[in-house]
Amino acid sequence: MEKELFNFIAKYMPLSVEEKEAIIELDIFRNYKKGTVLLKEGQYSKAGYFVIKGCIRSYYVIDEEEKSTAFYTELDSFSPLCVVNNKPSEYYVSCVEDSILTVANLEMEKIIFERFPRFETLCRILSEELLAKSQASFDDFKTSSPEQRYLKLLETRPDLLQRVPQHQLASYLGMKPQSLSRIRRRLVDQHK
Amino acid sequence: MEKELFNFIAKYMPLSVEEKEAIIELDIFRNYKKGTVLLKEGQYSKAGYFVIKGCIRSYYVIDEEEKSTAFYTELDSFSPLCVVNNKPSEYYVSCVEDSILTVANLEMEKIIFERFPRFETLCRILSEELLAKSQASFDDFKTSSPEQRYLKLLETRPDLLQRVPQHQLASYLGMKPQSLSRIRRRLVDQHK
DNA sequence: CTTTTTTGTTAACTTAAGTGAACGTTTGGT
DNA sequence: ACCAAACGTTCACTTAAGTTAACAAAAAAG
Repeated sequence: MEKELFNFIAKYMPLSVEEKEAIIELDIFRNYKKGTVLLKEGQYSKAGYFVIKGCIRSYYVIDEEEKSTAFYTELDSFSPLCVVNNKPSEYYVSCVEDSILTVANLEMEKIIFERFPRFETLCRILSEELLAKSQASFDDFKTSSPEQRYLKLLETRPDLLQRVPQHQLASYLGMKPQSLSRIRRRLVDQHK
Repeated sequence: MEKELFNFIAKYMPLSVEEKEAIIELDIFRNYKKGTVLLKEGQYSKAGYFVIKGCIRSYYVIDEEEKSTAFYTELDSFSPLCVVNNKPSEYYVSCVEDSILTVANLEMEKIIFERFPRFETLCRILSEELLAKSQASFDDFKTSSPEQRYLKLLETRPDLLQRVPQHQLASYLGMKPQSLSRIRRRLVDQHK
Protein backbone atom coordinates (compact mmCIF):
# COMPACT_ATOMS: atom_id res chain seq x y z
CA MET A 1 0.00 0.00 0.00
CA GLU A 2 2.84 2.40 0.85
CA LYS A 3 4.53 1.13 -2.29
CA GLU A 4 2.32 3.15 -4.62
CA LEU A 5 3.04 6.34 -2.71
CA PHE A 6 6.80 5.78 -2.54
CA ASN A 7 7.03 4.88 -6.23
CA PHE A 8 5.17 8.05 -7.06
CA ILE A 9 7.46 10.20 -4.93
CA ALA A 10 10.53 8.41 -6.30
CA LYS A 11 9.79 9.88 -9.73
CA TYR A 12 10.70 13.25 -8.20
CA MET A 13 13.24 12.21 -5.55
CA PRO A 14 14.26 8.80 -4.21
CA LEU A 15 13.47 8.47 -0.50
CA SER A 16 15.81 7.27 2.24
CA VAL A 17 14.73 4.53 4.63
CA GLU A 18 14.50 7.12 7.37
CA GLU A 19 12.17 9.28 5.29
CA LYS A 20 9.96 6.33 4.43
CA GLU A 21 9.68 5.38 8.07
CA ALA A 22 8.76 8.91 9.03
CA ILE A 23 5.93 8.83 6.53
CA ILE A 24 4.66 5.48 7.72
CA GLU A 25 4.70 6.74 11.31
CA LEU A 26 2.30 9.50 10.33
CA ASP A 27 -0.33 6.81 9.78
CA ILE A 28 -2.06 8.50 6.85
CA PHE A 29 -3.55 5.55 4.95
CA ARG A 30 -7.34 5.23 5.05
CA ASN A 31 -9.96 2.97 3.51
CA TYR A 32 -13.33 4.34 2.44
CA LYS A 33 -16.44 2.65 1.10
CA LYS A 34 -18.03 3.79 -2.13
CA GLY A 35 -20.35 6.69 -1.43
CA THR A 36 -18.54 7.94 1.67
CA VAL A 37 -18.72 11.73 1.90
CA LEU A 38 -15.29 13.09 2.83
CA LEU A 39 -16.20 16.78 2.83
CA LYS A 40 -19.53 18.60 2.95
CA GLU A 41 -20.53 22.07 1.87
CA GLY A 42 -20.06 24.48 4.77
CA GLN A 43 -17.39 22.43 6.54
CA TYR A 44 -13.97 23.70 7.48
CA SER A 45 -11.51 20.96 6.69
CA LYS A 46 -7.73 20.80 6.81
CA ALA A 47 -7.40 17.47 5.03
CA GLY A 48 -5.57 16.97 1.75
CA TYR A 49 -5.82 13.70 -0.21
CA PHE A 50 -3.70 11.46 -2.38
CA VAL A 51 -5.42 8.60 -4.18
CA ILE A 52 -3.68 5.24 -3.84
CA LYS A 53 -6.61 3.31 -5.29
CA GLY A 54 -10.15 4.23 -6.27
CA CYS A 55 -11.83 7.43 -7.32
CA ILE A 56 -13.07 10.51 -5.52
CA ARG A 57 -15.20 13.29 -6.89
CA SER A 58 -15.87 16.92 -6.02
CA TYR A 59 -19.29 18.40 -6.68
CA TYR A 60 -21.44 21.41 -5.96
CA VAL A 61 -25.13 21.23 -5.13
CA ILE A 62 -26.86 24.03 -7.06
CA ASP A 63 -30.69 24.17 -7.10
CA GLU A 64 -30.79 20.66 -5.62
CA GLU A 65 -28.74 19.41 -8.58
CA GLU A 66 -25.29 17.92 -8.28
CA LYS A 67 -22.67 19.52 -10.52
CA SER A 68 -19.55 17.37 -10.61
CA THR A 69 -16.39 19.33 -11.29
CA ALA A 70 -13.48 16.96 -10.79
CA PHE A 71 -12.55 13.29 -10.52
CA TYR A 72 -9.34 12.16 -8.85
CA THR A 73 -7.99 8.68 -9.50
CA GLU A 74 -4.81 6.67 -8.85
CA LEU A 75 -1.80 8.95 -8.11
CA ASP A 76 -3.84 12.14 -8.19
CA SER A 77 -3.61 14.52 -5.26
CA PHE A 78 -6.21 16.99 -4.16
CA SER A 79 -6.26 19.77 -1.62
CA PRO A 80 -9.71 21.42 -1.39
CA LEU A 81 -9.91 25.20 -1.52
CA CYS A 82 -11.20 25.38 2.07
CA VAL A 83 -7.92 23.87 3.28
CA VAL A 84 -6.01 26.69 1.67
CA ASN A 85 -8.22 29.70 2.32
CA ASN A 86 -9.72 28.85 5.71
CA LYS A 87 -13.27 29.37 4.55
CA PRO A 88 -16.20 26.93 4.63
CA SER A 89 -16.18 24.59 1.66
CA GLU A 90 -18.48 25.45 -1.23
CA TYR A 91 -18.50 21.88 -2.46
CA TYR A 92 -18.75 18.24 -1.46
CA VAL A 93 -16.17 15.49 -1.92
CA SER A 94 -17.17 11.84 -1.98
CA CYS A 95 -15.94 8.42 -3.05
CA VAL A 96 -17.11 7.18 -6.45
CA GLU A 97 -15.64 3.74 -5.62
CA ASP A 98 -14.23 1.94 -2.61
CA SER A 99 -10.95 3.84 -2.20
CA ILE A 100 -7.64 3.86 -0.43
CA LEU A 101 -6.40 7.38 0.22
CA THR A 102 -3.72 9.11 2.17
CA VAL A 103 -5.19 11.84 4.32
CA ALA A 104 -2.89 14.50 5.70
CA ASN A 105 -3.52 17.79 7.45
CA LEU A 106 -1.44 20.94 7.73
CA GLU A 107 0.13 20.01 11.09
CA MET A 108 1.47 16.76 9.68
CA GLU A 109 2.86 18.69 6.76
CA LYS A 110 4.57 21.10 9.08
CA ILE A 111 6.17 18.30 11.11
CA ILE A 112 7.51 16.59 8.01
CA PHE A 113 8.73 19.80 6.38
CA GLU A 114 10.68 20.73 9.49
CA ARG A 115 12.32 17.36 9.75
CA PHE A 116 12.94 16.92 6.01
CA PRO A 117 13.02 20.27 4.21
CA ARG A 118 13.28 18.63 0.81
CA PHE A 119 9.68 17.45 1.25
CA GLU A 120 8.67 21.05 1.03
CA THR A 121 10.62 21.40 -2.21
CA LEU A 122 8.77 18.35 -3.50
CA CYS A 123 5.42 19.84 -2.56
CA ARG A 124 6.30 23.17 -4.14
CA ILE A 125 7.31 21.52 -7.41
CA LEU A 126 4.26 19.30 -7.41
CA SER A 127 1.87 22.14 -6.88
CA GLU A 128 3.57 24.34 -9.48
CA GLU A 129 3.20 21.46 -11.88
CA LEU A 130 -0.44 20.88 -10.97
CA LEU A 131 -1.17 24.59 -11.30
CA ALA A 132 0.24 24.76 -14.81
CA LYS A 133 -1.63 21.60 -15.79
CA SER A 134 -4.87 22.81 -14.28
CA GLN A 135 -4.55 25.97 -16.34
CA ALA A 136 -3.87 23.96 -19.47
CA SER A 137 -7.00 21.85 -18.92
CA PHE A 138 -9.00 25.01 -18.37
CA ASP A 139 -7.61 26.45 -21.62
CA ASP A 140 -8.58 23.28 -23.42
CA PHE A 141 -12.07 23.43 -22.03
CA LYS A 142 -12.56 27.06 -23.02
CA THR A 143 -11.41 26.55 -26.57
CA SER A 144 -13.50 23.50 -27.38
CA SER A 145 -17.12 22.51 -27.92
CA PRO A 146 -19.03 20.03 -25.74
CA GLU A 147 -18.50 17.34 -28.37
CA GLN A 148 -14.76 18.04 -28.58
CA ARG A 149 -14.53 17.90 -24.80
CA TYR A 150 -16.17 14.50 -24.76
CA LEU A 151 -13.76 13.24 -27.44
CA LYS A 152 -10.83 14.66 -25.47
CA LEU A 153 -11.94 12.82 -22.35
CA LEU A 154 -12.21 9.64 -24.37
CA GLU A 155 -8.54 10.11 -25.36
CA THR A 156 -7.08 11.26 -22.08
CA ARG A 157 -9.07 9.46 -19.39
CA PRO A 158 -11.06 6.66 -21.04
CA ASP A 159 -11.23 4.82 -17.71
CA LEU A 160 -13.54 7.51 -16.29
CA LEU A 161 -16.25 6.51 -18.75
CA GLN A 162 -16.28 3.06 -17.20
CA ARG A 163 -15.95 4.13 -13.59
CA VAL A 164 -18.24 7.11 -13.32
CA PRO A 165 -22.01 7.43 -13.97
CA GLN A 166 -22.70 9.42 -17.12
CA HIS A 167 -24.86 12.06 -15.53
CA GLN A 168 -21.88 12.92 -13.33
CA LEU A 169 -19.57 13.07 -16.33
CA ALA A 170 -22.05 15.34 -18.09
CA SER A 171 -21.68 18.19 -15.62
CA TYR A 172 -17.93 17.56 -15.52
CA LEU A 173 -18.00 18.17 -19.28
CA GLY A 174 -20.15 21.26 -18.85
CA MET A 175 -23.36 19.89 -20.33
CA LYS A 176 -26.65 18.16 -19.43
CA PRO A 177 -26.93 14.35 -19.24
CA GLN A 178 -29.30 14.35 -22.22
CA SER A 179 -26.74 16.24 -24.31
CA LEU A 180 -24.02 13.77 -23.45
CA SER A 181 -26.33 10.94 -24.42
CA ARG A 182 -27.12 12.68 -27.70
CA ILE A 183 -23.45 13.32 -28.48
CA ARG A 184 -22.59 9.67 -27.89
CA ARG A 185 -25.41 8.63 -30.18
CA ARG A 186 -24.33 11.09 -32.87
CA LEU A 187 -20.77 9.74 -32.79
CA VAL A 188 -21.91 6.11 -33.02
CA ASP A 189 -24.22 6.90 -35.94
CA GLN A 190 -21.49 8.78 -37.82
CA HIS A 191 -19.10 5.85 -37.58
CA LYS A 192 -21.17 3.57 -39.82
CA MET B 1 8.53 50.03 -8.27
CA GLU B 2 9.91 47.45 -5.82
CA LYS B 3 7.35 48.76 -3.35
CA GLU B 4 4.45 46.95 -5.03
CA LEU B 5 6.31 43.66 -4.92
CA PHE B 6 7.39 44.02 -1.30
CA ASN B 7 3.91 45.05 -0.16
CA PHE B 8 2.50 42.02 -1.89
CA ILE B 9 5.00 39.66 -0.25
CA ALA B 10 4.49 41.35 3.13
CA LYS B 11 0.92 40.04 3.15
CA TYR B 12 2.44 36.58 3.52
CA MET B 13 5.66 37.38 5.40
CA PRO B 14 7.40 40.68 6.22
CA LEU B 15 10.81 40.90 4.59
CA SER B 16 14.07 41.85 6.25
CA VAL B 17 16.28 44.56 4.76
CA GLU B 18 18.75 41.87 3.78
CA GLU B 19 16.09 39.94 1.91
CA LYS B 20 14.88 43.01 0.10
CA GLU B 21 18.39 43.85 -0.99
CA ALA B 22 18.91 40.32 -2.27
CA ILE B 23 15.82 40.66 -4.42
CA ILE B 24 16.85 44.02 -5.79
CA GLU B 25 20.28 42.64 -6.66
CA LEU B 26 18.61 40.05 -8.87
CA ASP B 27 17.62 42.90 -11.18
CA ILE B 28 14.28 41.43 -12.24
CA PHE B 29 12.23 44.51 -13.12
CA ARG B 30 11.44 45.01 -16.79
CA ASN B 31 9.44 47.46 -18.88
CA TYR B 32 7.53 46.32 -21.95
CA LYS B 33 5.58 48.21 -24.58
CA LYS B 34 2.02 47.29 -25.42
CA GLY B 35 2.00 44.49 -27.97
CA THR B 36 5.38 43.03 -26.99
CA VAL B 37 5.36 39.26 -27.39
CA LEU B 38 7.00 37.67 -24.34
CA LEU B 39 6.60 34.04 -25.39
CA LYS B 40 5.85 32.39 -28.70
CA GLU B 41 4.38 29.03 -29.56
CA GLY B 42 7.17 26.48 -29.88
CA GLN B 43 9.62 28.33 -27.64
CA TYR B 44 11.30 26.84 -24.60
CA SER B 45 11.25 29.49 -21.90
CA LYS B 46 12.28 29.45 -18.27
CA ALA B 47 10.80 32.83 -17.38
CA GLY B 48 8.06 33.37 -14.81
CA TYR B 49 6.28 36.71 -14.45
CA PHE B 50 4.78 38.92 -11.78
CA VAL B 51 2.76 41.91 -12.90
CA ILE B 52 3.67 45.17 -11.15
CA LYS B 53 1.68 47.30 -13.56
CA GLY B 54 -0.15 46.60 -16.81
CA CYS B 55 -1.75 43.53 -18.30
CA ILE B 56 -0.45 40.46 -20.09
CA ARG B 57 -2.42 37.85 -21.95
CA SER B 58 -1.91 34.23 -22.93
CA TYR B 59 -3.45 32.95 -26.17
CA TYR B 60 -3.42 30.03 -28.54
CA VAL B 61 -3.49 30.36 -32.31
CA ILE B 62 -5.92 27.73 -33.63
CA ASP B 63 -6.90 27.77 -37.33
CA GLU B 64 -5.31 31.21 -37.66
CA GLU B 65 -7.62 32.47 -34.90
CA GLU B 66 -6.41 33.78 -31.56
CA LYS B 67 -8.03 32.15 -28.55
CA SER B 68 -7.28 34.15 -25.42
CA THR B 69 -7.27 32.05 -22.28
CA ALA B 70 -5.97 34.26 -19.47
CA PHE B 71 -5.30 37.85 -18.49
CA TYR B 72 -2.87 38.76 -15.73
CA THR B 73 -3.01 42.19 -14.13
CA GLU B 74 -1.51 43.98 -11.11
CA LEU B 75 -0.20 41.55 -8.45
CA ASP B 76 -0.91 38.46 -10.55
CA SER B 77 1.86 35.97 -11.12
CA PHE B 78 2.19 33.58 -14.01
CA SER B 79 4.50 30.72 -14.79
CA PRO B 80 3.83 29.25 -18.26
CA LEU B 81 3.47 25.49 -18.56
CA CYS B 82 6.63 25.25 -20.68
CA VAL B 83 8.67 26.53 -17.73
CA VAL B 84 7.42 23.69 -15.59
CA ASN B 85 7.39 20.78 -18.03
CA ASN B 86 10.36 21.58 -20.25
CA LYS B 87 8.34 21.29 -23.45
CA PRO B 88 7.84 23.86 -26.20
CA SER B 89 5.08 26.30 -25.39
CA GLU B 90 1.69 25.67 -26.95
CA TYR B 91 0.67 29.27 -26.55
CA TYR B 92 1.75 32.89 -26.88
CA VAL B 93 2.05 35.52 -24.17
CA SER B 94 1.95 39.21 -24.96
CA CYS B 95 1.38 42.60 -23.37
CA VAL B 96 -2.13 44.04 -23.64
CA GLU B 97 -0.81 47.35 -22.26
CA ASP B 98 2.54 48.97 -21.53
CA SER B 99 3.62 46.88 -18.55
CA ILE B 100 6.13 46.62 -15.73
CA LEU B 101 6.87 43.02 -14.85
CA THR B 102 9.30 41.07 -12.77
CA VAL B 103 10.91 38.35 -14.82
CA ALA B 104 12.66 35.51 -13.03
CA ASN B 105 14.04 32.20 -14.19
CA LEU B 106 14.65 28.93 -12.37
CA GLU B 107 18.31 29.64 -11.62
CA MET B 108 17.43 32.87 -9.84
CA GLU B 109 14.84 30.98 -7.87
CA LYS B 110 17.37 28.40 -6.86
CA ILE B 111 19.85 31.02 -5.68
CA ILE B 112 17.25 32.78 -3.57
CA PHE B 113 15.80 29.57 -2.13
CA GLU B 114 19.24 28.42 -1.01
CA ARG B 115 20.06 31.67 0.68
CA PHE B 116 16.60 32.25 2.17
CA PRO B 117 14.69 28.96 2.54
CA ARG B 118 11.54 30.72 3.64
CA PHE B 119 11.17 32.07 0.12
CA GLU B 120 10.54 28.53 -0.96
CA THR B 121 7.83 28.22 1.68
CA LEU B 122 6.30 31.41 0.33
CA CYS B 123 6.34 30.06 -3.21
CA ARG B 124 4.84 26.77 -2.11
CA ILE B 125 2.00 28.48 -0.28
CA LEU B 126 1.40 30.87 -3.17
CA SER B 127 1.21 28.14 -5.73
CA GLU B 128 -1.03 25.96 -3.55
CA GLU B 129 -3.30 28.96 -3.21
CA LEU B 130 -3.24 29.69 -6.94
CA LEU B 131 -3.92 26.05 -7.73
CA ALA B 132 -7.01 25.93 -5.51
CA LYS B 133 -8.24 29.23 -6.98
CA SER B 134 -7.60 28.12 -10.53
CA GLN B 135 -9.69 25.03 -9.84
CA ALA B 136 -12.46 27.14 -8.35
CA SER B 137 -12.56 29.36 -11.45
CA PHE B 138 -12.67 26.28 -13.62
CA ASP B 139 -15.56 24.90 -11.57
CA ASP B 140 -17.37 28.20 -11.95
CA PHE B 141 -16.87 28.16 -15.68
CA LYS B 142 -18.13 24.60 -16.06
CA THR B 143 -21.28 25.19 -14.08
CA SER B 144 -22.40 28.37 -15.80
CA SER B 145 -23.72 29.56 -19.15
CA PRO B 146 -21.94 32.05 -21.41
CA GLU B 147 -24.24 34.81 -20.16
CA GLN B 148 -23.59 33.93 -16.52
CA ARG B 149 -19.87 33.92 -17.18
CA TYR B 150 -20.05 37.39 -18.64
CA LEU B 151 -22.01 38.62 -15.61
CA LYS B 152 -19.48 37.00 -13.31
CA LEU B 153 -16.61 38.76 -15.06
CA LEU B 154 -18.50 42.03 -14.70
CA GLU B 155 -18.59 41.42 -10.93
CA THR B 156 -15.12 40.05 -10.35
CA ARG B 157 -12.90 41.84 -12.85
CA PRO B 158 -14.82 44.80 -14.27
CA ASP B 159 -11.53 46.51 -15.15
CA LEU B 160 -10.85 43.89 -17.83
CA LEU B 161 -13.84 45.13 -19.83
CA GLN B 162 -12.16 48.51 -20.06
CA ARG B 163 -8.63 47.31 -20.66
CA VAL B 164 -9.07 44.45 -23.08
CA PRO B 165 -10.64 44.35 -26.58
CA GLN B 166 -13.94 42.50 -26.55
CA HIS B 167 -13.05 39.95 -29.17
CA GLN B 168 -10.24 38.84 -26.85
CA LEU B 169 -12.59 38.66 -23.89
CA ALA B 170 -15.02 36.60 -25.97
CA SER B 171 -12.68 33.64 -26.32
CA TYR B 172 -11.65 34.06 -22.68
CA LEU B 173 -15.35 33.60 -21.86
CA GLY B 174 -15.60 30.62 -24.18
CA MET B 175 -17.73 32.22 -26.88
CA LYS B 176 -17.55 34.08 -30.21
CA PRO B 177 -17.24 37.89 -30.38
CA GLN B 178 -20.69 38.11 -31.98
CA SER B 179 -22.22 36.18 -29.09
CA LEU B 180 -20.61 38.47 -26.55
CA SER B 181 -21.94 41.45 -28.43
CA ARG B 182 -25.42 39.91 -28.49
CA ILE B 183 -25.34 39.09 -24.78
CA ARG B 184 -24.38 42.67 -23.92
CA ARG B 185 -27.21 43.95 -26.08
CA ARG B 186 -29.68 41.53 -24.50
CA LEU B 187 -28.73 42.66 -21.00
CA VAL B 188 -29.02 46.36 -21.87
CA ASP B 189 -32.44 45.78 -23.46
CA GLN B 190 -33.71 43.82 -20.46
CA HIS B 191 -32.78 46.59 -18.05
CA LYS B 192 -35.36 49.06 -19.35
C1' DC C 1 -4.61 64.47 -42.13
C1' DT C 2 -5.66 60.57 -44.65
C1' DT C 3 -5.55 55.70 -45.19
C1' DT C 4 -5.58 51.18 -43.45
C1' DT C 5 -6.40 47.95 -39.92
C1' DT C 6 -8.68 46.59 -35.97
C1' DT C 7 -12.67 46.43 -33.48
C1' DG C 8 -17.62 46.15 -32.37
C1' DT C 9 -22.31 45.67 -33.92
C1' DT C 10 -26.17 43.95 -36.45
C1' DA C 11 -28.84 40.73 -39.21
C1' DA C 12 -30.48 36.33 -41.34
C1' DC C 13 -29.79 31.75 -41.05
C1' DT C 14 -27.92 27.22 -39.20
C1' DT C 15 -26.69 24.20 -35.72
C1' DA C 16 -26.38 22.40 -31.25
C1' DA C 17 -27.47 22.42 -26.54
C1' DG C 18 -31.22 23.08 -22.85
C1' DT C 19 -35.86 21.56 -21.20
C1' DG C 20 -39.50 18.59 -19.71
C1' DA C 21 -41.49 14.36 -20.02
C1' DA C 22 -41.85 9.50 -20.87
C1' DC C 23 -40.00 4.96 -20.76
C1' DG C 24 -37.13 0.92 -20.06
C1' DT C 25 -33.07 -0.75 -17.52
C1' DT C 26 -30.03 -1.25 -13.94
C1' DT C 27 -28.82 -0.99 -9.19
C1' DG C 28 -29.22 -1.19 -4.38
C1' DG C 29 -31.69 -2.02 -0.25
C1' DT C 30 -34.57 -4.87 2.51
C1' DA D 1 -36.66 -12.08 -4.84
C1' DC D 2 -39.02 -7.79 -4.90
C1' DC D 3 -39.60 -3.00 -4.86
C1' DA D 4 -37.97 1.63 -5.17
C1' DA D 5 -34.67 4.66 -6.56
C1' DA D 6 -31.21 5.91 -9.74
C1' DC D 7 -29.69 5.91 -14.37
C1' DG D 8 -29.53 6.31 -19.42
C1' DT D 9 -31.95 7.10 -23.56
C1' DT D 10 -35.24 9.11 -26.64
C1' DC D 11 -38.47 12.59 -28.34
C1' DA D 12 -40.64 17.03 -29.34
C1' DC D 13 -39.94 21.55 -28.52
C1' DT D 14 -37.47 25.87 -27.04
C1' DT D 15 -33.64 28.66 -26.60
C1' DA D 16 -29.14 30.27 -27.29
C1' DA D 17 -24.89 30.13 -29.49
C1' DG D 18 -22.21 29.50 -34.07
C1' DT D 19 -21.70 31.15 -38.92
C1' DT D 20 -21.30 34.23 -42.65
C1' DA D 21 -21.41 38.59 -44.21
C1' DA D 22 -21.99 43.51 -44.28
C1' DC D 23 -21.14 47.85 -42.23
C1' DA D 24 -19.78 51.64 -38.99
C1' DA D 25 -16.65 53.39 -35.67
C1' DA D 26 -12.30 53.72 -33.54
C1' DA D 27 -7.42 53.19 -33.42
C1' DA D 28 -3.02 52.83 -35.49
C1' DA D 29 0.05 53.72 -39.26
C1' DG D 30 1.84 56.43 -42.77
